[in-house]
Amino acid sequence: MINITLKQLRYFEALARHGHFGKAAEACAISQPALSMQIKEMEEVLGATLFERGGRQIRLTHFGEIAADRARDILRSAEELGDLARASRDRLVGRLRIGVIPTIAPYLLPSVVGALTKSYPELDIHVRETVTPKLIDELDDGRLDTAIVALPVSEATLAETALFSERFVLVRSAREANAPLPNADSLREMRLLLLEEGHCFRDQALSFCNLQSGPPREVLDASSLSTLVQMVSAGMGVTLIPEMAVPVETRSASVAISRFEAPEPTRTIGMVWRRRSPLAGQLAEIAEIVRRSAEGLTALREQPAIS
Amino acid sequence: MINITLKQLRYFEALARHGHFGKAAEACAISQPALSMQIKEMEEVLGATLFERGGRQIRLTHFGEIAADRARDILRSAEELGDLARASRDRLVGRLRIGVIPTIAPYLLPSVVGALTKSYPELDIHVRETVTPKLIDELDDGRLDTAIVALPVSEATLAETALFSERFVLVRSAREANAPLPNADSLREMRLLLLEEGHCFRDQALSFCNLQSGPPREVLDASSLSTLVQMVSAGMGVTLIPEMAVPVETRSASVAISRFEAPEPTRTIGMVWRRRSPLAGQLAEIAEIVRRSAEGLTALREQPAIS
DNA sequence: AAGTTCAATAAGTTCATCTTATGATCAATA
DNA sequence: TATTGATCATAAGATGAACTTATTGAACTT
Repeated sequence: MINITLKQLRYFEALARHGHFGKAAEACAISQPALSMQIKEMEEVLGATLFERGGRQIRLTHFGEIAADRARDILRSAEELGDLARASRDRLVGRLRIGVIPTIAPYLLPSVVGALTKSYPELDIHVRETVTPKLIDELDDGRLDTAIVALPVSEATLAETALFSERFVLVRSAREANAPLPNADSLREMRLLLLEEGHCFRDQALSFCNLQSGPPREVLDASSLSTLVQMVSAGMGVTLIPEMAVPVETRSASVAISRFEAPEPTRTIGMVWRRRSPLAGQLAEIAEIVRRSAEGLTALREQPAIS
Repeated sequence: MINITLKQLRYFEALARHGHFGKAAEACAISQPALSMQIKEMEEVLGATLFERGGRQIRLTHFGEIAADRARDILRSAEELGDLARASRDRLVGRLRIGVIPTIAPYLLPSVVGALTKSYPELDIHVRETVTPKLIDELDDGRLDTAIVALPVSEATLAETALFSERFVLVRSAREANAPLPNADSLREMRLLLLEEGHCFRDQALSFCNLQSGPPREVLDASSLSTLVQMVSAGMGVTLIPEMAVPVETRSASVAISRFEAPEPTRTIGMVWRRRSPLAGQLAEIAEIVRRSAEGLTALREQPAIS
């Protein structure tokens, strides 16, 4: 291992440029002997002469010229490391890997990504959409910087902040639009369509039903809210969806949306990240941006409740 | 100016690789606190976090990954600087800029360049052919590494070593081949063709004539020995050429070559270089190679002297 | 031959870096 | 829940590298 120092390279570069020990030393803000010694040291370590010392002037040897080029390369590269650091601390920059659960992603992301790129133009946003357990794993491994999931997560290593809470609404086929609103009990008697295993929304919907009484009579699993709504539209049953999904999912389906009577089922969506993440401070900022983006979306859902 | 050190980069790289302070410290042959401190110092200087310190494991931040890449770049580049140095000191390598006077170059260079590339395959030989004063200037400026000229040069800054000495021979037109050999005196009466001003060979030839008596009656200048011989062949006069030029220059000309009687005119050809040149040692080796190449050429000229 | 310029050397001081020892934090386990 | 083990941070003292000023030495100039 060669044991030259960046300091030596700096001195060397200065000497190569000035061709004069005194001037180079002055440029480096050190004394002439200090520079002489470091150059000598460098020549000894390299085992090669860098300068040809003539009485009046010094000149780079051929190897010295090669070395000077290389030294400039190295010094520039080191400077750039400093630049990179500065860029990454002044404002959020580089990559932000954000995980979102599937029952939020399609409705929240468009406005969130827009708001983020507006606030942090140099941010390279990577999105991962999958179920909560995987998101938490990836967060723990450092494969994600943050995740938007339903709270609570209750991992000691993770910080969490609430973003908003959203209601669940009932989706029935259009011809049942005027039928009486079922309560949790009567939902059990209907054909309830739910997301497949793994989705937290499935558990949340089920827990609402089970809150009052046993499990529903029959359950059919789908892999997305979109599919669920299409199934409902085809008369295969009823389902629950988060209110935020309503505008998108009911646009092309003939279904009726109904809010439940109090106590309405809701869930809290929040953002989580590793407590120790150096991005922690900036993630709190980002949470605020997400919160404001979501406000726009939740304002949208003020449709009259079917009571 | 960013004040990180290569040492810090080495420690950082080790830590990035091992993901463990203790192991990285061991790999660097230092104590764990020493490594901790240097990493901390580096983070402070850069103003950015490099590692996310979890209780059980540490992980590079995003910036840390970028920095690690950059650090590896820099370290590799520094290692290569050492390699370059090693390569350049083990054997002569790279560029050798060699100057040769015009009355030697065409006859000596073919065998010398061949011998040099055989001995130093990685040597990149640059040849400069011009008159002695220019060669000496360029040598002094560092634009040449060495020069082959007629001795003595007598520059205090330059080292010189004799390579060989060569006779001057008389060139007459073929039909004068059997005429009596002129002595220096009678040369003055003939039309003597010489090289133009500036060539040392001109001065050497003149000094031979003047040695015994005044300047020659008439002088015509040519710019190369080849031209001189062609002029002689055309019956325009006589000339002197160095013996080494005979095989090449008389091949296609109908001229007669005659050696002078003792004391024969000769000159000593030698090699010169800056005393302080770091190549000094290797230039002495090169001189030896040139010497041996020239031996082949001087053996060639053992033609019977016309007495 | 004397003076000037410039780099190398010498001697002493300062400051950075290392070491050992200890403390703090977190995770795993009884 | 307290304990233990692992891991990194901190503290304090020791070492050594790098710097300073002063001086010498060599080469070029006048």
